[in-house]
Amino acid sequence: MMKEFLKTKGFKITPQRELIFRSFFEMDKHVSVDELYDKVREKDRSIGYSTVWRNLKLICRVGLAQKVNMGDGITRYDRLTKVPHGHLFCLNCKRVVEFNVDQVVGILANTAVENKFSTRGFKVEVQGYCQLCQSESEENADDEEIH
Amino acid sequence: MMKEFLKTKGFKITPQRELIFRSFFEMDKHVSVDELYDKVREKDRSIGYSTVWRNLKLICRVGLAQKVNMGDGITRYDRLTKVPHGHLFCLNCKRVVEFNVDQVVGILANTAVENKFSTRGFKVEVQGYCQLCQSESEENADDEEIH
DNA sequence: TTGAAATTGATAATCGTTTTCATTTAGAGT
DNA sequence: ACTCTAAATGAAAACGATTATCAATTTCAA
Repeated sequence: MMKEFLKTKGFKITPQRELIFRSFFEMDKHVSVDELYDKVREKDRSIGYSTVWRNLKLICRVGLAQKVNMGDGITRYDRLTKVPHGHLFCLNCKRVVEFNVDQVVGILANTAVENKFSTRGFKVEVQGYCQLCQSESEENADDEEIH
Repeated sequence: MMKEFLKTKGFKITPQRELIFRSFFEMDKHVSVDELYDKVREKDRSIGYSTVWRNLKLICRVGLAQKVNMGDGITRYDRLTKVPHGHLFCLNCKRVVEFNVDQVVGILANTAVENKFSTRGFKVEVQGYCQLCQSESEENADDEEIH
């Protein structure tokens, strides 16, 4: 269980920490600090921003999530699942849809080996507009980080 | 030619702009504002940071480059080539190696269609350590944005 | 040559992230 | 249960990169 897991790693259990961890796992799979902060504040208005930020960092340190940058300048924290996955990112509504990347990762792993790279992770993203947002697609195209 | 190209788009040619554009295309394929600023200042110490930044933005606007975020908080500008490509990014020395993604893009394009996504771009990155940096690989792993 | 519009450079504002620091708290050892 | 030390907290400030503001200058079409 979560508490024991943290304790064995030498971290202390605090009410704030419990709430933050719990909230994180209740939320959408890709949250920003602000989003989590808001969620947490609904339950406890005394929790500070730094505490949320630090615990998000801790969640990453213990391997339960990882930072992702979709290119809009906001760091999101992606809950770690056993299966790697890619992201379909809607440039308009910022929503994320995950997809399987088994095949792609296979190819990439080979590429890395060919280049004598010691791989630490993959990032596979498709940026575009989801079905609902396909109207505003022409605006601000230059500002977006597309690849 | 570059000048005519800009003029037809309604942009004016200034000495600063010429120098910034020229420098950008002489440099490494993935530069940050700071790197380009330094380079430009070697030739003309009177050019301001904002001018470099604005022209980099212009380079993107006319479709000659695009922003990339490798996860280290620094925006780089990637010269646009006709062929899409992926990035092998060394988490230690920050160097970028490009690789062909024809096969991968094919798969991703299908995935997008399946999800009714109107695709604007792909981002395919492998993060790890290049052959030269494969020692420091254990440190700060948590802080890095890996996927 | 002239005038409107664009560009420039310096500076300040902004935004997200991270650090600092004084205070409080958890929890291991007694 | 009590104590003590290290860790955690919250408020605020520092930070670093990016973007906006503004007065002065420059481009270039008419």
